[in-house]
Amino acid sequence: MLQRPQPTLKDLNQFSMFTNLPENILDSVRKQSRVISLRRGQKLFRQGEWAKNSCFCLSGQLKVYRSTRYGTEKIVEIASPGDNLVGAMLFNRNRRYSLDCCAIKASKVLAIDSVVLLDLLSGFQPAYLNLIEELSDRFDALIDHVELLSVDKAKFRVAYYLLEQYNKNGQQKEFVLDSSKKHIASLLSVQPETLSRCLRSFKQSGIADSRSRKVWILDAKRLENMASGLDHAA
Amino acid sequence: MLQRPQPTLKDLNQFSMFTNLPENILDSVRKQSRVISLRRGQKLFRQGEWAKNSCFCLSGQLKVYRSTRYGTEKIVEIASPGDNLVGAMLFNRNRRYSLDCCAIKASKVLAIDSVVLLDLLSGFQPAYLNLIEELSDRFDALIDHVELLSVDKAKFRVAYYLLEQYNKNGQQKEFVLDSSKKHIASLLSVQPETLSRCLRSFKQSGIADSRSRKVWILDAKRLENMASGLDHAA
DNA sequence: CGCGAAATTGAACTTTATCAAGTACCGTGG
DNA sequence: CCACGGTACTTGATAAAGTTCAATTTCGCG
Repeated sequence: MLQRPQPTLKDLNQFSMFTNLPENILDSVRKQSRVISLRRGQKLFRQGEWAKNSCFCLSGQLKVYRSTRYGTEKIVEIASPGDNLVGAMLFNRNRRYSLDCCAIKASKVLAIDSVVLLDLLSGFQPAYLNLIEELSDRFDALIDHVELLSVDKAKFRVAYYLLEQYNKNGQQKEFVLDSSKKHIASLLSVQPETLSRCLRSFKQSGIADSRSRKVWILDAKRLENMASGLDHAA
Repeated sequence: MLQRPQPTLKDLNQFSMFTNLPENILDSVRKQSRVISLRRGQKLFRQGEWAKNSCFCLSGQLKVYRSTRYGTEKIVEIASPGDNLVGAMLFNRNRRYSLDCCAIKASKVLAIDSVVLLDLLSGFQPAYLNLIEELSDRFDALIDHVELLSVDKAKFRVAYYLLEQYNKNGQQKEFVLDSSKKHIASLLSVQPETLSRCLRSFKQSGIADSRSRKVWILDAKRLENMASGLDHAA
């Protein structure tokens, strides 16, 4: 893990947690942080390890996942630049990571001692609220994910994912998936084969076309209906 | 919603969040709280509503759940006395409940304005850490639940649940389920029929017997193996 | 250009959901 | 306290859906 001493202010500014901070606090955070460089396939942390740092993705891509009792791998987050790493924001002393994290691509990660971070933020009320907001958002996102997994229709899950990506890309009809289908499948808790078949089904019914990582949304309305559970057809 | 003005100190003491607080803070919390009484079937809060209060179960039983896009109901927590209500601990200003909450039995709930609570706790470092600890535990529990749902074997889920209850009851061979099988099924995201069949299967293979809400653990070792994904047999 | 991983496709198999019917249970009101 | 009625639970049969296995094609990176 090669280390670059400190991130830039621009690095920090992409995270909502650090917006609207007074310059002196932001600079303290910057000085106490360090940048960790990871090669593709390199692990950042493991489940059960002592969770010293809070971590944020600066570049590249990482998967945060649980190694299940069954020996399989369940991805909880595919983190891209600007995302903070799920499960790597633990602000108490006896805590251990409940997930594994591994670089999918060569990546740079901002790491800062959680106790130090908490200390830096706690003096400034808005920063404190940013943190709370962040944790709440995480929680809500997880609840949404639980709902997704509880609805046992693969097509629904895939439609939901496509719609999410569609909206994330400013509702452009054409966009590019930012991760491999294997990883997306794990995120949605379906088999890669099932994901493939769902995409083909969407193609055949004129909802969305896809080729390699490129996706064309053909009928956003129907996609929405499908993601809302209204459209049960293929 | 009948209201009793204030909870007792004993009411507060059963929640880990309020342990080790100086008497004056504890008393402030007590004075700012109120007790809400709910009849069976009465709703405490709804998804989307303005999340003013943090809530804690004093007596009875409540379900915290998501009404899914499919019109079904996915229970996230069955809260018993001593449990704080999932999704009802939101400490920021623009937050809304992401879940529904409804009393399964006649219940009493401690409610306190989240902003007031945060204010009362923030002055005292250990209390603050209690809160953080609580939120972290919630997060971890949800991650565990996500893993549970990602492993698509109903028997595994049921074994996991039974083991959890077994340990919760001090590993007594005989114990009583504290909620209806319909609700347990929803918690595990399986159909009631499937839960019923899993229990029958455990009975036939001598792992655990059950009759109405009573459960007898016959072979804890095998139950553990099953919950660890080692034992794939019935 | 070629290797290895990712993705697709087909077929058989498992598993669970769904539907339907009957039974047991429990809270409510008489 | 009992009878009633609705709900929970169980059980069986059926069907839908996804997983698994195997084979092939495509893609992406060195």
